[in-house]
Amino acid sequence: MAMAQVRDVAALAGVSPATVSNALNHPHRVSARTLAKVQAAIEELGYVRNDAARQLRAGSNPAVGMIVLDAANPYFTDVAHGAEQHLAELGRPLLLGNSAQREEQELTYLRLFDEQRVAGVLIAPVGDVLPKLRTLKDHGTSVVIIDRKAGADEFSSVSVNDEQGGWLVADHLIDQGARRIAVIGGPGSLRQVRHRLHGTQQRADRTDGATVEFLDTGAMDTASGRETVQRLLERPRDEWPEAIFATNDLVALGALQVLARAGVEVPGEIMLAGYDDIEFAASATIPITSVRQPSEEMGRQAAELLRQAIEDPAAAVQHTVFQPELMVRESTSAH
Amino acid sequence: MAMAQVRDVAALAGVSPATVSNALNHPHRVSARTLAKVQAAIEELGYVRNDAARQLRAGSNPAVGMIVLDAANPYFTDVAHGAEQHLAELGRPLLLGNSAQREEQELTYLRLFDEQRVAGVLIAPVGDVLPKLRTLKDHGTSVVIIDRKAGADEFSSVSVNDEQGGWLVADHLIDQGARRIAVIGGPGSLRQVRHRLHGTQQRADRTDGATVEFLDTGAMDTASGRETVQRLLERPRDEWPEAIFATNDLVALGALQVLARAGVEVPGEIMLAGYDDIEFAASATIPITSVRQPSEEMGRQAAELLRQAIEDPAAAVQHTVFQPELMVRESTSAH
DNA sequence: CTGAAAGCGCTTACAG
DNA sequence: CTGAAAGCGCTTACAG
Repeated sequence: MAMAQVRDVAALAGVSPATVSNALNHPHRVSARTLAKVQAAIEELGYVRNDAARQLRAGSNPAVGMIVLDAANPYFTDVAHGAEQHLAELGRPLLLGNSAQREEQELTYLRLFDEQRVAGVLIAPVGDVLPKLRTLKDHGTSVVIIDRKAGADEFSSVSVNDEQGGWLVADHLIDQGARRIAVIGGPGSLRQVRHRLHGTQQRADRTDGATVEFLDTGAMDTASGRETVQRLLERPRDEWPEAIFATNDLVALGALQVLARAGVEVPGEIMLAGYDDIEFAASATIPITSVRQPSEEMGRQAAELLRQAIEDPAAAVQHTVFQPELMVRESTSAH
Repeated sequence: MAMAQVRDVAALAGVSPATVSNALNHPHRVSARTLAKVQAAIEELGYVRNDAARQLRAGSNPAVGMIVLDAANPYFTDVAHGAEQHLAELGRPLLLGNSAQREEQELTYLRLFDEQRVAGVLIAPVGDVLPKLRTLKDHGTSVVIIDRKAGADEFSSVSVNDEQGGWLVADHLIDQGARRIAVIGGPGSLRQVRHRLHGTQQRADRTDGATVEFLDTGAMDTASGRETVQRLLERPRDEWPEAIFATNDLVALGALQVLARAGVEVPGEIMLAGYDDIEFAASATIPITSVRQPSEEMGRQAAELLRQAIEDPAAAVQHTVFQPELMVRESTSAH
């Protein structure tokens, strides 16, 4: 509890508190002799700066807050990792929050970041957070949106062309002979889900007899995938889809578990595709066809756009759109 | 930038700043009428409290910092999730840091948390952080250690009996007929790795002809697992081990990828076991035998021990030790 | 290059 | 129940 303060350091070093502060924050303003004395005093007392006081006086918090949809999804840990690396280079700590696809959690973190007056926020949104993001901007916090272009006029963004991703999957499935396609994922309100579904539908519309059915899983995790496919298999055999397209790989893995347990042959009886191309999709019991997104690169780019927005809040917003890539594996191609 | 402050709220509500503060922090001290006026003013101005100022004056930060070894490992996301849930119930935000098994990163986060004067820290340590943890404690920050009992006299901890886990795996592998066992994981300095190896060795010592060889992968991820097993397979065929025990599932999944690519039969030619029992181990190409740890429960318990330590810093330290459980799957048991 | 003074935005005793 | 005053620990102009 013997918390040393600047004044203790100053006293021990035989200088003023202002000089200690300068030694800490603007070392070039201080003579080498003084700097050495101050550093020795800091060392001896084990002085650790009080961040709250520094922030209050300096009027800014260098940290960046990030909110992801699911901290347990390797796709998001990769995006976060990319962002963290770039931010570390900029000397900005990253505070990571997990909304777990819950609007309430999302708002809790946004409020926390607002109260902390962080320099910037990176967010993959669940709910309609635009009003809250505008508030943050009003308060001097820059914002970059990950995974969607909504609010396009106001905030820079990094995203992947999800409609094209859906199209690529549908094109492949139809090419493999599937006509009845079930798209599973959710909640349906999630932009990613809507766009991937839309792309699938658009491709299906081009082929006679191709139909798309959407089953809302409610969430994007393995448990939700299991439950949904469980229900699907309770239908009469001739009402099963020929292919299941899960809007992310966790849902696909859950689906695969249920299909395997039920003895359904993949891809023989039902083809299965996922999205995100997480490592575990390629390592699954039956390797899963998926859509690759440059996750780490997306995180880096989001951090870079944020850097630019922080540097010049009046600058024009920018949108980086990455292209998805289909990774074909055993779950859809019987060879 | 029209950042409203308490004084603006006070002016609009026609009360003093002190009353606004009371309305915010001790609503029961304020009349219903006043409370309503203050809340209306807060609403109208979009007032958001300045956390740095609050913390400075209040002298404490309710948040808790957590440092995990690998934010991309589902085991740690589960532990973090358990901790986050319990802390949320206590009204304490969780700040999550990822050391990525790097001592430098670990110290960076510890310094950040120290500067922020967080109420507590949960840490799964990489390096020798005891001196730094003592400093934190001196500064009034409570500490709970996850996954090890080092510093047992000074800090409460939550851990799993890793030696027993290693023993369980070895016992099973030997039972399945394996004698030459390769343990892969790393760095060897990591307590978890040492203990799991030690348990393996102890069991092997009881069986004639059973030998244990340790291969340091340097890190605990899939890439490290791949590289190590790649090198292993370059040995003459008759120098291959009969079983590989990876000290976590990510390493095991990496190992499995290389074995599959090389056409090595698992478990026929080489058995494979992992640790942590992450969901993806059970869903792998060949479902992987693993050791289950109650990850979420560990996180909750760590948060609970922290709560107690924060409440009474002078209380005796406590150690919760969970028991591991072997999950036998196809990767070690032919058919 | 160094220091005395002021003040960041809150909350906490204390008095009324 | 409410308010005037002080002060949390630092950094920022400013003067020397």
